[in-house]
Amino acid sequence: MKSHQITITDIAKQLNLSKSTVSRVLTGHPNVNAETRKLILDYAEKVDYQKNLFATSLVTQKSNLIGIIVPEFISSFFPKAIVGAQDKISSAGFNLIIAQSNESYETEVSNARVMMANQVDGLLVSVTKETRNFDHLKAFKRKGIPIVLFNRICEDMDVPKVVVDDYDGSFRAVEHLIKIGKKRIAHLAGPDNLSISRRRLNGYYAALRKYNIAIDEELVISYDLTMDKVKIYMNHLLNLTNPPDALFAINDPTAIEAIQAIKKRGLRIPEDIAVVGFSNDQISELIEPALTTVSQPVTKIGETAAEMLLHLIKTDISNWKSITKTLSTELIIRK
Amino acid sequence: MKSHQITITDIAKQLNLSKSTVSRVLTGHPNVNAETRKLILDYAEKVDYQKNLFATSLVTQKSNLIGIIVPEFISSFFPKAIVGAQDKISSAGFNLIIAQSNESYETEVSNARVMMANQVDGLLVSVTKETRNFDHLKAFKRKGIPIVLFNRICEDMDVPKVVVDDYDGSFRAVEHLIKIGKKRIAHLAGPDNLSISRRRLNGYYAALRKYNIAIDEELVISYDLTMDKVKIYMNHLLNLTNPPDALFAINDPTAIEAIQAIKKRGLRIPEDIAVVGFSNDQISELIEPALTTVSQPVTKIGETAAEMLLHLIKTDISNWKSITKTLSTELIIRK
DNA sequence: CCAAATAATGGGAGCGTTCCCAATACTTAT
DNA sequence: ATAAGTATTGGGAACGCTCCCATTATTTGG
Repeated sequence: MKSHQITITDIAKQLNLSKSTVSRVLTGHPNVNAETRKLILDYAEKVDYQKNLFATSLVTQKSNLIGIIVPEFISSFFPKAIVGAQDKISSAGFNLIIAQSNESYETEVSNARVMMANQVDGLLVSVTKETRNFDHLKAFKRKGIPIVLFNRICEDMDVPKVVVDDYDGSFRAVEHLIKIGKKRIAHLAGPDNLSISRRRLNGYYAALRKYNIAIDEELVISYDLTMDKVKIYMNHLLNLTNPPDALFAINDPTAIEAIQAIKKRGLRIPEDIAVVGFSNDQISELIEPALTTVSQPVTKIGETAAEMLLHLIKTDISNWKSITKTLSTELIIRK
Repeated sequence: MKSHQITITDIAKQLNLSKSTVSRVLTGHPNVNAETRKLILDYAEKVDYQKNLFATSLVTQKSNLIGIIVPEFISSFFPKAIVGAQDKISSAGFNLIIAQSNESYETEVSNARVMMANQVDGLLVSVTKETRNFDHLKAFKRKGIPIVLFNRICEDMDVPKVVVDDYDGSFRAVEHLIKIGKKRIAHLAGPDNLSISRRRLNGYYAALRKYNIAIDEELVISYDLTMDKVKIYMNHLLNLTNPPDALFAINDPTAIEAIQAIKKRGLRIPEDIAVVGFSNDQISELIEPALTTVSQPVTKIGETAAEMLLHLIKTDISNWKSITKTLSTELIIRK
């Protein structure tokens, strides 16, 4: 009753050949007679032979697996990026294993351990908002396993990265607010351990400077991206003696929360206070009023990261250059 | 320069023990002296020993991997379900590998092949809207690999399944519309190869029957869930000589598309035409007007499916009962 | 027609584990 | 003190595959 999987040895025995020969044709080795090849291929097909990947990996020391670790699945960003990556990865003949760290540093470390244990041939990662220590990622580089960071990156890790031009996107978003006549532009920023928050913040400053608007630190609040805090900060901003007439939010979810808070106070958007987000989540065009935002080529980010990784896997790793690929953003003007 | 991974043999040699003993402690076998155990454990820790899972899998014939195949990542449903499943699965000491079929039958089949090749110990799947043939899934059952279907299921496959009570949710949604005084309730249904569409459709019929409202087949349209078609159907419905005064949509994205179409024609919601969705996507409370919908315990679905699967993996598989677990829904009344 | 090259196949070690069985050391009851 | 455990450790086959090396069969040039 034992449903013993068909092995290479079974085939060899059956066809009166050696397992070397069978292995050769099954791995596409050239030195084998055309007839023999066909014979083996046909038979393998007939008995629905499935190669045992563990055995293969054990000897080749390659898993044919690529790992990806993302902080969350809830917003549309990472799922979309994954779709992009998945696409490139599958067509290169690799399999993708996905893990989500749930914005927890602990979980991220444990995910990394799993990836290591599964001996992924390469790793794609976007870190959590808590991550300040990168040893668990550096370990991959140390072991010669290619790794590329995307979106949420660690700037001083010497590995390839792909990001969008946060600085520029942010600059243009704020510039837009200025051009429609806003003078006191607040910024709900992300935690400053995330490079992404820093870059967006800098874009914000730069735009203000360019148009000679005094920077008022009172209007800049960085927070930990826990959505339920937005309301508090927003109320704080609106209670200022000199409240803002515009808000640039680090991302769309933040902007949307802010909009709810603003509406609740009976203020009009954009007349009383204009709001601009960042990321062009699907939701941003559906809410009322439709949100002006900076759109990022999300799928493309995933694709690019995957391409870079695949390239690294194929190439000699010894001379990694820590290239950073920056994709550009687009300002989508709505209300 | 060779960064040879530390093996069990290395440890054995180093400590002057046999690899059997080392293996024993590393797999938590009892029969080993406490001192020796500590010695080995400490040393393993010190040299950062990582067990080679391929070798283990090769001999034990278990991968410690659980696979999950979902049709898409874009809506929030599957990501949330995955989070639930992931949770249970990791804490049971398994790893999860995720694949998305992109609503393509072909891809689903190929995903299944990958899962098979990776010898997952169990499989969770929600099929695409195209899937009508289930041989690729039945193959798992045949090989004795536990499989549980969730959400998008195949009713006549003899495996455990977890679904929500679509019939009841749908019944209550339509009942709500009737109670607020609507008489001509349209239904944008899903393709009828999906059991989920059929169940929701039946709930719709049942509610109408209970309140003695004549069923008008003209008001029921099933479509393939391609969002851009919603507008067309919606316009068609509104152009009827006797147009509907309410719409029950198969899911929230459909409802939201419909709302856009309705708004574009200058009709008021819910006065002219009321709309109810299904799934309580985050977006449904943010749009204007907030959408009344049927909420499903999404994370719970993932958790339940995972629990059932884990149970199957532990248990003797020979006497599978094809239990179907039905979780209940809740009507969320908004506008 | 034979040596030498080429083509096709076979043999077998090794990848890192697990786990059964045997060997050894140490107790305990008679 | 001796037989008969019990606790602990070691030996080694097996998992299914890849790949180097050796062997055999076939062809080619001189």
